[in-house]
Amino acid sequence: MGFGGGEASPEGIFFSYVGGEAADIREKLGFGASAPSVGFRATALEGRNAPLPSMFLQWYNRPTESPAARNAAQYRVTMELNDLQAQRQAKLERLRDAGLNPYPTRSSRTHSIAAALADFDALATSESSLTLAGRIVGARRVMGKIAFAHIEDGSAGIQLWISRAEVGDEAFLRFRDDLDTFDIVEVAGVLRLTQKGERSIFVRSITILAKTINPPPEKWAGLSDVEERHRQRYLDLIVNSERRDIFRARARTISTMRSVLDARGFVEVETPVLQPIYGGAAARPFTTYHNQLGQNLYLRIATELYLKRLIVGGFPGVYEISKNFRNEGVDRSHNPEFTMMECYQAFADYRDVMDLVEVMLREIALAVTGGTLVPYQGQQLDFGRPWPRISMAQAILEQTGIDIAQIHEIDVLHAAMNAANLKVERKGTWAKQVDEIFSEYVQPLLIQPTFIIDYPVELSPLAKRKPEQPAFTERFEAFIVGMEIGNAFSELNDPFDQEQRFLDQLKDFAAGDDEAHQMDADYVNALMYGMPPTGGLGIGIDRLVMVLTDQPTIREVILFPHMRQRD
RNA sequence: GGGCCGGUAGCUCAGUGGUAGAGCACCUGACUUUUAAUCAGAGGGUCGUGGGUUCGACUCCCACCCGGCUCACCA
Repeated sequence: MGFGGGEASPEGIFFSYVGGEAADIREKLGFGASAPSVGFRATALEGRNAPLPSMFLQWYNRPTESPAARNAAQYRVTMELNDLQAQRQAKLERLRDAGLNPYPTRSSRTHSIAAALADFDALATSESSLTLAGRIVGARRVMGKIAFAHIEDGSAGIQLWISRAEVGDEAFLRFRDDLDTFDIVEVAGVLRLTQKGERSIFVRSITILAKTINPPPEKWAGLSDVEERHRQRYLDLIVNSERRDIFRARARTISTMRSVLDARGFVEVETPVLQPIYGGAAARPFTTYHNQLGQNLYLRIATELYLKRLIVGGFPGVYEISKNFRNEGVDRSHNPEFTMMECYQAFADYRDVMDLVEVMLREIALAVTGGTLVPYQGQQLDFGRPWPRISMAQAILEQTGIDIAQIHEIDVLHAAMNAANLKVERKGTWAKQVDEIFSEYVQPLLIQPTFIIDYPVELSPLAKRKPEQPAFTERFEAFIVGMEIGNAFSELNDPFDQEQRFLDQLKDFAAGDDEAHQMDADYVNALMYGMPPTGGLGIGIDRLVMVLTDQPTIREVILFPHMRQRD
């Protein structure tokens, strides 16, 4: 088995199937030159971005002399299926030889496995014929005249009970010799309990629906390599079927969030992913380019400024569940693209938003886990009670003895830090130093759902000042297990203050802070038309799902997390 | 980017300078109630890549590639 011939060129990969050479390859593999044609026919796979079979990639990526030599040379295909794949390929050809289509166009199943099991007793008693379909999972246990296996269809699994006397020699031997674990089959039969009492389908006939070429991972250890699990998520989902529950929980998290917001009159909207000016967060963006417009565009880092324009426009409340993109590090709680829900409510402030968060997360916890006590990595999180609301200054005072509400000079702060023997990196400005102390001494301790409120104004260029304490803002962040899950504030609606904040950010940017906020003149213009007092909120969906599904890393709750590209 | 750990059969992993190993998977045979079926047998490897030391390298040295964890920045 293999590809007939191929050529790699600077423009891409061109590949075609050549029958004569394939016959040679078949012979080399012991199939005989007269064996039927091969199963993979790659025709004109063009461009490096085209989806390519993995064995082709292995072939293409094998070590060569140099890129120039690779481009210049005409390669004969030497990549072969590995033994296990070749064996399955041979079985596929045997099925074809027997006149069976290994990839028929349709299934004629009558029940999902879950439906059959739900009605098992009645269907078994009546000996009703039914047809089930699914993937063969786990070991096939084939004895001389009887065989057992399990199939799984996404709704549930059931045991196949195959008697040689019942299905006949030909079908029994075909099951034994030509079908494999992971093949997708359809079985007709009746429901029946085995002697061991397991609910099974006593098979009358069996039909292949899809022949599998790739073998399953090892039976016990399974697919345990973390990288392979993420790269081949499809395989992870097959083998570790409980993993599907994580993504069902993710879907339920989002749908519950929607229903909470919808019920409160928020309107779901969509705003641009491609933005000429990025904003709404402190982060480095991804940059792209529009050819016709001749314009740089940025992938959004947040939806905030567009959503608030819509509050100016008269919506009483809006929300968007968006993919955001931040060109920054990748770790246990960061993926370059991530999902955030942002919502804005007119005539509300950050206290109202805290109430909303408590209600929303309680409902989500109930919907996803069935309760408000949620286990996470050996700890128990309580979503059933009001969250503590602690000011940042108070939290820092409690953990370090330093009162940032009384210290506004960076030098004095540094002196206090030395006196208190704080082991944190020294920062150049008071606000960044406060943030650093908080991150180091407070944040890791915030295990239970907690609101930290009233952030320094320099760290919050879009939040309204506290009237009685103008150096701080009406802002809160929601923390769970030491992770920031949410960020919210009473939105700044004074256009002149907003303009000045942007100007201050520009100074930071000029001073080398490449995460500083951009000037968005149109946003200031919108505020000049008047925005009502507004409470806004952002919630990191991925992190929330991590917490609710007890997962240690963000990659476990993202179906296709970003992975470094393999050369 | 820094630090630590790793890359050996399809999978999970042993192997401290002297012929490349195990379990599982797969293949062949036996077997009419299995649940990781069992029993017997066979096949399967450029030991991540390149260079060096050596009579001899999976093993020691150097460089590189790839991955994981971790630190720093960010949600």
